[in-house]
Amino acid sequence: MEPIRRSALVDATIAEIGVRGSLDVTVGQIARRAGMSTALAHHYFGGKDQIFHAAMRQILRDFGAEVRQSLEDATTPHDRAMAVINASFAPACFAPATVSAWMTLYAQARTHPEMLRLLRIYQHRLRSNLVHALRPLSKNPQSHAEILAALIDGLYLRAALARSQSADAARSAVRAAFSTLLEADQ
Amino acid sequence: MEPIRRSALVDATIAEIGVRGSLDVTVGQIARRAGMSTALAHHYFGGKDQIFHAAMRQILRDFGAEVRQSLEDATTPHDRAMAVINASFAPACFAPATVSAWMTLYAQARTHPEMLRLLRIYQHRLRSNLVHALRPLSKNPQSHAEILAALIDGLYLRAALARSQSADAARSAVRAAFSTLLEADQ
DNA sequence: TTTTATTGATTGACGGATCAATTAAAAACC
DNA sequence: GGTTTTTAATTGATCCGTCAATCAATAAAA
Repeated sequence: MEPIRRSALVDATIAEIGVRGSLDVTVGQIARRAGMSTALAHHYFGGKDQIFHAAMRQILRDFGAEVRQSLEDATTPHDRAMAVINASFAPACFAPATVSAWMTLYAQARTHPEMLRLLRIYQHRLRSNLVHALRPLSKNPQSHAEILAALIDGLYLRAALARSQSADAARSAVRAAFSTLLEADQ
Repeated sequence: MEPIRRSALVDATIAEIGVRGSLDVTVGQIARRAGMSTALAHHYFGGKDQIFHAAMRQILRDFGAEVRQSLEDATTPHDRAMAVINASFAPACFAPATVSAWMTLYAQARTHPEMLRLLRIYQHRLRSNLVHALRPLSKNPQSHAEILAALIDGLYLRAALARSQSADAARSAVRAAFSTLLEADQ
């Protein structure tokens, strides 16, 4: 029972975050959506913080899976870089719950060490994926990866929140910057 | 009395956000720091939301002033671009209160229309400053400004939160990208 | 005397957490 | 196989703390 309930609670948490648009979600709402009582939610998770933490980890895990899948059929270094970029702007990344979770991750990183840890894991993974792809292409893959990673995050912010750019526009902007950086490198 | 108290409350709000690291700040804490009762805070602002809104506007106003001042002694287009970049990574932008406020602005933009409005104003201003500086330098200032703006936001995120980069490193990364973009343009 | 400034005390709502009690399943025993 | 005992699953009700907001009352100024 325990794994079933935990997984249901995590799903319900993500869904509820998406609907409400923030972490202003009560344990009651989560439990109701998962079809159980608040007491049971506490029973299996111990507390609200732990539920949220599990939900965040789930979201990062999903994103990791997206990247891995996207990398699977990439053969050339160039393809690998593109795969990472594409995964970062995949539709799943723009689901309301994902965007809200992402933003609150940033907001909570300042106060919640575990959240900061999760954020660091994401950033490290993104950079190392990019470095790996860029190594055969660039003279200083480290700094180019750093720039591309920041560009991805910055464009995602704009695309996800302000709608001044769509996901597609953001994607092609990163691609363009990517080409420019590499050409200037030669 | 009213303007004095309002300003004191706004200052106290920003300070308290900095100390707590988030918007999880009570009216009581703010009022105490400002040296008055909660009742008075409500009396002059009406409600908590309005206090926060005023604090956010103050932070954006301060940032605007920073940019303007930095632009003042910039004569060439190149200097203007640098001024905008430098202002975005000025020490004031890394004050704990500023970082926290900025992150919560992103987080709240999804649910609070006024916050989204403030964010749009910031983004629009940053882009238009950059476009203005880039027009004489670049063949397509619009898209270059878009990229630089996103790069600034992305590097700021990393420098402010993850400490994987310092402000100086972020600044020089933007500068380097700026040069690269322009060179490739020719 | 009217208006402004100010507060202590209170209200009312909300929400996280806990607990005792209930049901159901499983295990152990004879 | 049936009976008892133990363990797990589940919840309604409740407690406790917090906090935004209100209000009536007081002091001060105009």
